[in-house]
Amino acid sequence: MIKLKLYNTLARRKEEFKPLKPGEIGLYTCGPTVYDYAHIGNLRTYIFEDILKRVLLYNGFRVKHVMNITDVGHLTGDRDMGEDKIEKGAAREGKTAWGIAEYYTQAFKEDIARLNILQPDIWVKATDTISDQIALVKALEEKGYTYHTADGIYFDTSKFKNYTKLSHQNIEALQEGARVEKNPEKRNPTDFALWKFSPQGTHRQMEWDSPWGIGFPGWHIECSAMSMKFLGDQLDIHCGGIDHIDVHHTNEIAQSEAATGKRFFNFWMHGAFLIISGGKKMAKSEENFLTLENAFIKQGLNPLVYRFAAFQTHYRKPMEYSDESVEAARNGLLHLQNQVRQVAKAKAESDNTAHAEFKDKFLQAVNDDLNMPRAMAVVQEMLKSAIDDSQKYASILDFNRVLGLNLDQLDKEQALPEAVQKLADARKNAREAKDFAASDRLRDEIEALGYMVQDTKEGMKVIKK
RNA sequence: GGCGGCAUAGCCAAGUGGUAAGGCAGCGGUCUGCAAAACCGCAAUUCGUCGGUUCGACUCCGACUGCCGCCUCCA
Repeated sequence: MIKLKLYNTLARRKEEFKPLKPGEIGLYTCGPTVYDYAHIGNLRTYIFEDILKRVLLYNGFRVKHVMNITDVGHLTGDRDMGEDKIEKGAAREGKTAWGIAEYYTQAFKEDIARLNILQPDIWVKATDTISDQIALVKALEEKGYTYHTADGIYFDTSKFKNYTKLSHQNIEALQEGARVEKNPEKRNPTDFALWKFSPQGTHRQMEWDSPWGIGFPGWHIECSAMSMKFLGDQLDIHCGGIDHIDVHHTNEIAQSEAATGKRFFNFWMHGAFLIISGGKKMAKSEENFLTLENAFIKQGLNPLVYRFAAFQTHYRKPMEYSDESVEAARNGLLHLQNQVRQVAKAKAESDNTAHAEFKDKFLQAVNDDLNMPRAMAVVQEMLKSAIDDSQKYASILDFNRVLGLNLDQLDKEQALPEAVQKLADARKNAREAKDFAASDRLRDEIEALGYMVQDTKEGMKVIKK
């Protein structure tokens, strides 16, 4: 039995993963704030989480996966500073806040489907759990962890011991207001809002009544409320982007453990950023904002090229993104698909199971903190080994449960469009008549339509690029 | 200022004490009417710099340099 080891940010090292309840796992992944399209940097994190989930399943665990949709905006600063991104998005696009959230929620779901990311078992919208969030704040208030300011209810982080157990930061040295105006009413620089009052004189599209007045929830409270509501005490793994360690997840832990007196999640896992060549992270506020739609779909590129590209870098390392890396992934995926087509011919001969030795190596790679670069090396080693094609095919189908590259669907070649089929037939005739000038011209025409001609021993094949 | 991360061939990138995986690009070959696809083979005496520990270091320790992230919202 090969142990599953995952890097736990709490311990800052790889630890053997063991579920709280035998056989079943509670997995919570921080979802998007739906005020704009997800960019491919965001999507890298969801690919990492998908691999995590698939590896858990591959190891035979049952997984209960919850993902939140943050559909309520939060001010970007304390007090009344900053802007609410959802309300801002609404103003920008002439829609309601609710309309913006709905639109970008659908866009997000479409993106992850294109990347072959498994859907969570439960989607939760922040706005559907406001009462749970209020109840949680009340519990904290009763235990004396909160205080009022002019703009909201705050969590007093000095009352929670081990506040920095996830971030490992030195609180005294933090510089509040290094980049933003200070809130003089806060008792400690790290204190954060649990509930915010709607600013005086302004009307928000999204606001709710509460025991403290009309307003809206603080940013961190939703994830605590939702994860506990749907996972109960089965809080195994919580993941998100690396940027969430210091603030968002640290605050989630503080408020959750303060409220319940129990340990919140056992494992915290964080994915590193995508950086564009030149070294900058991709951000919605920067010009380098690329979406799956404009970087792949509109370029006629299979979105799985991006999924494949993500496998080249370990999830805890920054991933370089450039035209070259996309080209390399495009060629790499095409090559892999062709390799699989070669061995898929042997499929009918038997229905083998995965080759034990290579399955072992593959499992060892993915179970070592999701080492996909190594897993992909095993895939190549296996395909180039001396084992039977039928066993290679059986193995690749097995590995594809983790890879999610649709390698099981390659033999179901889709029917060609009529125009392409006609050209293909004409080329076949031309070749039989040894009219190679015509045959070459027809090949170019087929290629121009986005198809690839392969002359194999079994005859001519036409495949969509 | 504090905390954290990263530096491996042309590019991307594993490895983290025992003598450098894999991918892309490139080169040579097989196949092919020619290509493409596929397959076979070749490619870093070397892992940012300088020291140290060790029989042995890309891997451990120290210093330095460069790049990046977080401390506002952020994957």
